[in-house]
Amino acid sequence: MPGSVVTLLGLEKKSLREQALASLRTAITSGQLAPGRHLVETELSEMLQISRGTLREALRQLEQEGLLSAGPRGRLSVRHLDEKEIKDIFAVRAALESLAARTLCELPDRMAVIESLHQAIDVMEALRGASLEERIESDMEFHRSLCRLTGNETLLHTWTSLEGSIRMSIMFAGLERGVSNMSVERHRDIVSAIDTGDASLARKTIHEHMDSAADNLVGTP
Amino acid sequence: MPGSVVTLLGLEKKSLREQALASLRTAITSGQLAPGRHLVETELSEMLQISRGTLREALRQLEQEGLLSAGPRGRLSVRHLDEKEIKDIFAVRAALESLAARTLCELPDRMAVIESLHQAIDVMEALRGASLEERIESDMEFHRSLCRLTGNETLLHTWTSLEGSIRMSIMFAGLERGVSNMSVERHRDIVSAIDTGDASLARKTIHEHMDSAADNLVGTP
DNA sequence: GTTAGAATCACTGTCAACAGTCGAGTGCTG
DNA sequence: CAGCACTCGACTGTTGACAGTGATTCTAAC
Repeated sequence: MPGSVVTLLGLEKKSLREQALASLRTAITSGQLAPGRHLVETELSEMLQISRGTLREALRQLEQEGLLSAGPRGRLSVRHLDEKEIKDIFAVRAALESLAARTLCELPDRMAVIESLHQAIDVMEALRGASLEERIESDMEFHRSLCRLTGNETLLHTWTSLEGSIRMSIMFAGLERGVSNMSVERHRDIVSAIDTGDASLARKTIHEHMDSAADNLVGTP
Repeated sequence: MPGSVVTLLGLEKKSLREQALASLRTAITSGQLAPGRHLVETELSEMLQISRGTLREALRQLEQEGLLSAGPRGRLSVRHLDEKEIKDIFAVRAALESLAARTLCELPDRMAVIESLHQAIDVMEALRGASLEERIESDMEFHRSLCRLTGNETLLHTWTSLEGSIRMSIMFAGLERGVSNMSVERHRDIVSAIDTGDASLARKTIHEHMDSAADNLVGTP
């Protein structure tokens, strides 16, 4: 078939551990596994159709990501976030993304970066009428890009290990509140600040965005 | 025996996994397991006298801490840090500790906090003539305290998950260079800045400390 | 000498089973 | 009926073994 576009991008051959990890993470951040719920290894391994050993490796990682908390005798349960913890998470997140913004400001040639960020916002804009999940997804993608584009792997990795907690915060507060943080204009502001190269302005913009996002999540309406 | 002080602090009943984790972490950050070295599960499990399953759980955690890097087919090796990565790590570290300093500045009553921090520096001072390892240990303890005293668990946890990488950076650059970052005066400056409550001054002091520390580690003498 | 193919090796991925331990019942005793 | 020892059940901690798969070595044909 001449002219046909062949896109055989290597079969999804993730290990069972990784699949279980992704599956559990989604189940937790989507609320299917409610906060406080006890997780029984034998139960989960049967649900996922994998052995306990394989499952335990995935659970350890989720524990370190802060999605699970360990009780006495190694019993795990889905972590419950109170308002202070949500604020704390967003404070750390703000610090990380501020660093990202500052780093991007110092790049001599920011053209391509600015372009990428605007594209990410375009996606958000295009999804205005889409489901809450998709809109939140596009928001996370923007902020992840912020970190990724710095080229600082440690920064990206640190942010990613916080991602689960961020999603839990949004879930905990309710998805409606989560999307209310996704004003396209505010995100454009961030990119503009980076575009000017004014690091302290960028920092300020990010902090305002994060503070209001956190307030929005925990505030009483 | 009247008057005798009984200090039975619960027996050290850590799981084998935790023991292996600590043991491996020490071996890596001390350089006994050199960067780039391939880790063979069967080999390690025999050395540590534990089963592979238990070992694997510990390895996953070290991988997530950034001490190990995964090659093709799940083969793990001790991560090798180049100069850029060290700078990146210290940039993230600076962002986290800046947040810590700022948070402490905003506390209405900082007395006890200031006191704790000065005590940590006193320990550093007392260890002036001690071994390099002990001095570095006391330095890390000061910076960890900075994060712990904020009461922000997420901040502390994030910092801690970076701790291994920081230690590797110091080891990579050589312990002598590491201790040259440990001027007592500079640490007192940080505490003083927090004492005044001037958040931006504290932030600036931390950043200067971290930048010079990173430069010191990677710079050519 | 070179190289395709076969046999072997060195690992990791995955699993099922055993052992230990804490808590919930359960029955016995006063 | 209260209290105490005992048993049972439910989990987690830990282990050894099997299976699969690239890499490596060996062999043989050209």
